[in-house]
Amino acid sequence: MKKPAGYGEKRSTKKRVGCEKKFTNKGAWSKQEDQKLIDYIQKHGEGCWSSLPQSAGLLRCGKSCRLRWVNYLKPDVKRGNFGEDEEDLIIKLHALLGNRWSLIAGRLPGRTDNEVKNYWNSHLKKKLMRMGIDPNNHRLGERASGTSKSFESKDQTSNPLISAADNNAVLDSTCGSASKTTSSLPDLNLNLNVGAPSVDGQMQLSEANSHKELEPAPFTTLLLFG
DNA sequence: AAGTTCATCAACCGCCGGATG
DNA sequence: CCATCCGGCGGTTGATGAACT
Repeated sequence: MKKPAGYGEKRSTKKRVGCEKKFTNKGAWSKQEDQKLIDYIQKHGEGCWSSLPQSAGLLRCGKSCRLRWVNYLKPDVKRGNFGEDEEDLIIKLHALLGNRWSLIAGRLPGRTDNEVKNYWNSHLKKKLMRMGIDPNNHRLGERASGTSKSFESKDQTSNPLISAADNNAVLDSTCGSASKTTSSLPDLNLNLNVGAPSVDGQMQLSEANSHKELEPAPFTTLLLFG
């Protein structure tokens, strides 16, 4: 269901901590605020988010400005429904990367991590569940636990590949990322030619594996969607 | 028509890691 | 080293409209 323009404008403030108090404006962005942010970034470029609000005359914290720009105002942000190819790609990448939304979004030109994450939570998780696949570990025939709100893969041990591979390596926070990765990651042979519309059109193993605490790839979805 | 539940998604928060002094 | 700042990330919240009763 599509929200009308100006959706959420009356969004009120909830508990607010985090941003400094001098940045009093929170909640939905007004058109004027958007315009200020766009104007400023067009003039000065992205960056220096912490000082941007003051310079741009916005009563927002830098984080909020960055988020608004990246997720909504940036000219190359693609809005609208996800195509089937995009869906497949997200599912495949999620199987490989877990909830690494920024990495996944990086393979989907014009899509933001927030958008991908929302789409996953509202559509793709359910789609996989309907297909009998546990969206947490992409395994067939495993009942996904909990409701749509609560089965994010916080519990890494629920991942069969992690738990099977080396629980100690995962649980021992003193382990370096490299050893952690190699100990919990099977040799996936990830010359992942998944048709990502990225520059080189391929998912590079080095990139995926270089990410710390990479959650390994379950295979069911790869098989189903491959 | 009115009330309730569900689905969506913008925006928030806390945390983390890298850079810098 | 240690402290601080900043940018970025992932998880979560809650306002809203749609669908349902």
